[in-house]
Amino acid sequence: MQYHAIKRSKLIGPALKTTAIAANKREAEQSCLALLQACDAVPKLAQLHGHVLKLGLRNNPLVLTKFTSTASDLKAIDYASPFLFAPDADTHLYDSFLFNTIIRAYAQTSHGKHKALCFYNVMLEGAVLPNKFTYPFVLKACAGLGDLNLGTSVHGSVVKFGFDDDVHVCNTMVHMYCCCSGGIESARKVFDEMPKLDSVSWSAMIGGYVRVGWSTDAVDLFREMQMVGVRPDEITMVSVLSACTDLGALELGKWVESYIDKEGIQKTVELSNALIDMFSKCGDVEKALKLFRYMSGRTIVSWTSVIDGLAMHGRGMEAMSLFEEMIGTGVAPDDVAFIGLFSACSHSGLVEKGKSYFSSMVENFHIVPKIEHYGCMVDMLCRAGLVKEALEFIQKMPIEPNPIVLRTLISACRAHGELKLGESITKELIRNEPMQESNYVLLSNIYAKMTHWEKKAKIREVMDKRGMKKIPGSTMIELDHEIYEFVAGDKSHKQYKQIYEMVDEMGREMKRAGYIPTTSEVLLDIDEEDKEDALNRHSEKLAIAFALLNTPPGTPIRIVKNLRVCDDCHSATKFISKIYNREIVVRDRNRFHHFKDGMCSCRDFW
DNA sequence: TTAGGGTTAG
Repeated sequence: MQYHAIKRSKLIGPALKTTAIAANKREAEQSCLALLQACDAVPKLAQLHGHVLKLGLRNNPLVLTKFTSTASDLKAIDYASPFLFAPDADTHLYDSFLFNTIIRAYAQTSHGKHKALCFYNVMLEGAVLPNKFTYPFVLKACAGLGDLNLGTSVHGSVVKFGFDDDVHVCNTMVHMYCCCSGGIESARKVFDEMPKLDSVSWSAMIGGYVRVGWSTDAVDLFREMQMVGVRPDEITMVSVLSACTDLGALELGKWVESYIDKEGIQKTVELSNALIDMFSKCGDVEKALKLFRYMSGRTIVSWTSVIDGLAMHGRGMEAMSLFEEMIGTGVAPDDVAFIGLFSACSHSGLVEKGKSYFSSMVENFHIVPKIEHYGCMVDMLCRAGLVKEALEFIQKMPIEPNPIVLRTLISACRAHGELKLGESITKELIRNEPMQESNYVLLSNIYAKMTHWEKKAKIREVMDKRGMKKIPGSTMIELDHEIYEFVAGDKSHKQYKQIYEMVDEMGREMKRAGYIPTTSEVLLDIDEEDKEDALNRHSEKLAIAFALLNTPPGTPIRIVKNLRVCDDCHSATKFISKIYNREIVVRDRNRFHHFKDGMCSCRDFW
């Protein structure tokens, strides 16, 4: 009976004395189990460890199992595993449950995925049979590592041991393949071969498509799910909303919101966060703010999503005041929230504010800046045209700049005429990263601006020789719940003749209004007239022409560009907004541009 | 006595 008292009091010290004088092994074992049940901190576990050894319970399976699960609950598995696998341990006593506990504990940690798999191997070598609970943990570890070969071999074992008909195991397998680079096809194969699919299976596959950026496939699969009559839940809807966010499909997103309401799907905090993120990234930041204001139980993710949304729309001052409000309500900013805040400063030209927040992050919030934070600062300085200061900042950073940071600096060099500097940094970058195509594109762009056509042509040769290609720019537009995608010079659309006539008309009208084509944007060595022609075939202009043809006069036009919008399209869109009296909302890779009456909300910071 | 899918940034 004294053990119940131990459980209640949680006083390990006095209880240990009782245990030490236990009359026999059975009593000692019971006492230890009760103590472990009561243990709620790692130091106490350390104390108990000593007593387990002292009492000769070193190889007692019950005690070991309890010890392991306690360590797992206390996230102290690193402390427990040497004890379990010490040279004098009787590992032949260990059963599946014990191994599952260890594997689960390691699979849950960020650093222990490899160890989880090591223990899985120890399990197999020790002839302990894995059971249906083992594989979800093992597959989770594989998913975390993103190692396709490893995942494929575990898949083999799943089949060998006959767990490939278990829906839990198969769902985790779909998820695992989705997390491995190049595994999406295998995920789909597992998914297609499953005897029965539940909402988790569909969510895993839809989420997987979103993860790899196949958002239209994700939406199609969601439609298929509805057709076969599996009821989606709030988790499914989070993934579907992510797909809308990725596509910039506001109309579809709105439909998803009404579907959630109509079906009575529970609006969890995570689902509300996904809705906020969708609205702010699809251009309706007001709606995002409204949802944010009405939601209960906001988390740091809710705040960050809405701050980020404001940042993308160039509403830096509002983003800052929301950040202050967040701190005021007692939510501590994390490293991600600071990235949103810095991007707000960056996109609104608030350099001094950004610098002071950077100091505050380190001094007041004790967040160690990561490369992403340094990257934001470099971006901020570069956008403001302070290229030299950005260079000095990089030289003073305590960590090595990564290629992303260097590419930011190089783009700024090109934009602000520091061509020699840009050239030398890019050459250095190419030496370190010879197979990264974007480095060659940068150098090629710099040579184009320097009008060094021969050097530029040479770069193209090298790229062709190594089989590298430039990522084609594309622009998406949503019309009547359909998504249309245009690439430069696209002729695949059935209206293409009308679209090109419209583009030509737009060009004539713009010139009349004073537009001068930014021909230095064109990366080909061709004469000026052809350059203008190439600019007019940019995917942004095709999508805008398509919208002008197919939407009523005066209605807003929303387009989504996969890369950063080019200087010429930016300038042209200002003219188009005025000439055709249209509000044009462009989402590019970095941010939103609201064009109205010949002006852009970004005030040319982008 | 143990199991599966989801949200912010880069």
